[in-house]
Amino acid sequence: MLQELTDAYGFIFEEKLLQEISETGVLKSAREGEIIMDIGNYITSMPLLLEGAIKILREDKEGNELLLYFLERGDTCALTLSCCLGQTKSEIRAVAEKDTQYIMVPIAKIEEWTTRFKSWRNFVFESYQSRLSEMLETIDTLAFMNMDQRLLRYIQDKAKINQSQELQVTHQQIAYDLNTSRVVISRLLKKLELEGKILLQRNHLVVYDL
Amino acid sequence: MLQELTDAYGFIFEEKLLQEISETGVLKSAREGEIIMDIGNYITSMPLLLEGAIKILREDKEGNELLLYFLERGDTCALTLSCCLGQTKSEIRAVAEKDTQYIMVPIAKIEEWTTRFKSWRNFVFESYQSRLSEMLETIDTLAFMNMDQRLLRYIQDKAKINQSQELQVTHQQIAYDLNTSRVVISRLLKKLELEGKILLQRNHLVVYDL
DNA sequence: TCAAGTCTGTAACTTTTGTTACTGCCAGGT
DNA sequence: ACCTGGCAGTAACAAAAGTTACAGACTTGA
Repeated sequence: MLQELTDAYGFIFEEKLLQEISETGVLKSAREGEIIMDIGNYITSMPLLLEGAIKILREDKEGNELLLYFLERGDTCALTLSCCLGQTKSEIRAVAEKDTQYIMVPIAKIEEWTTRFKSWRNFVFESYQSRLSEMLETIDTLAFMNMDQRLLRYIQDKAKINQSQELQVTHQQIAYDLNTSRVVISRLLKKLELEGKILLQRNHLVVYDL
Repeated sequence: MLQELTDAYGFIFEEKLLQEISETGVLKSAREGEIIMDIGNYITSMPLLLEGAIKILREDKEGNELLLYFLERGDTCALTLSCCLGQTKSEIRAVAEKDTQYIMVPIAKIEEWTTRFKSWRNFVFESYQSRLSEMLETIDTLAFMNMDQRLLRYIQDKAKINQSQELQVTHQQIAYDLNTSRVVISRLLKKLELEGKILLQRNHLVVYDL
């Protein structure tokens, strides 16, 4: 575990901290599509992403979903962190976007390391910062952009996260992530295809140029 | 200054910290409507709210605005804090909702106190936490609610912040805060009035029951 | 008291988004 | 080869939100 940990976090954490993380953390893995953490769960540890990607979703009482943002290697979820320190239930759902490896660090250590390691303190602050700014971006897209622009952004983000111009996804799945209906997504995707920006296939979508 | 500071923060900060804040912080005040911090400003200190209320706005390139949330006595702005620690420009605009008093604390102290005072560390974490959860709520309203529900929430929030059932506000101002048009707001407000929930007057709005 | 500016109400229309319904297509299992 | 279920395309319509235009009311100040 120490090796993978060093690969992903070696350039920000000192030796001693990496050591302690690998001693107290629990290595976990999740298959693509697996729910790593769900709304209402009590949270007693925070994740450090080693490999793969996780998508963070919000849900309302009627069961409508909305994709908030993706996490990648080297990220942690500030919302989870926040829940952790506040000892409250999870406000979000985390689903593995690809097969994923991560370390769960128990809550007790988080506070302790905050006082002992400057690099950890910085990491925590930077996590809050990047998550806040991702939330701001999410708000921007919701408040200022139409569905066609939101869809474009979604496709770009997803291609980036999966490091591929070919996305394995159904229209219905996109509709869930953007909290709209399948018909709307089909309509807009078809428009994008006519504009020569993408190619549509069953369960599959190729990004040409955006 | 120490007196006002103790009134607002005495129950969370220890004596020594209150002392240091009052020594290094700068007491400021802003009139209702005054811009306290604007998008693109460099931030070198963070605010601690003593009295009044501040509204935090987001703006896109076309100049469209959106109200993110309000700050009250005892609050600080985690977005500012985040900018501060990251040494970046402000992503948001802060406008005095009422006449407001606050203390600006220089960036250098923020990190220092984080290591020296547990109460400060908790305060910073709790600020991040409450701001994250307010951002989540903002996202919820944008993603899951129609304009009529958003308007209702806005009126409720504003009544709460101003501790009054009578709001001094024009339809146009509401439209700016919710990033929609004046006509839409007039339409929906009229509907609320017909439902007996509010009373409309020029520059003025009375909340009966929501 | 009159003029100018601001605010609200409303109508008529457009655009965007959401809904319902139906079609054909494809893949996997029997 | 056939059946079944999931997926995508499309039409037709409904609802929500945005736009344009205009009228009347109030407010302020000359």
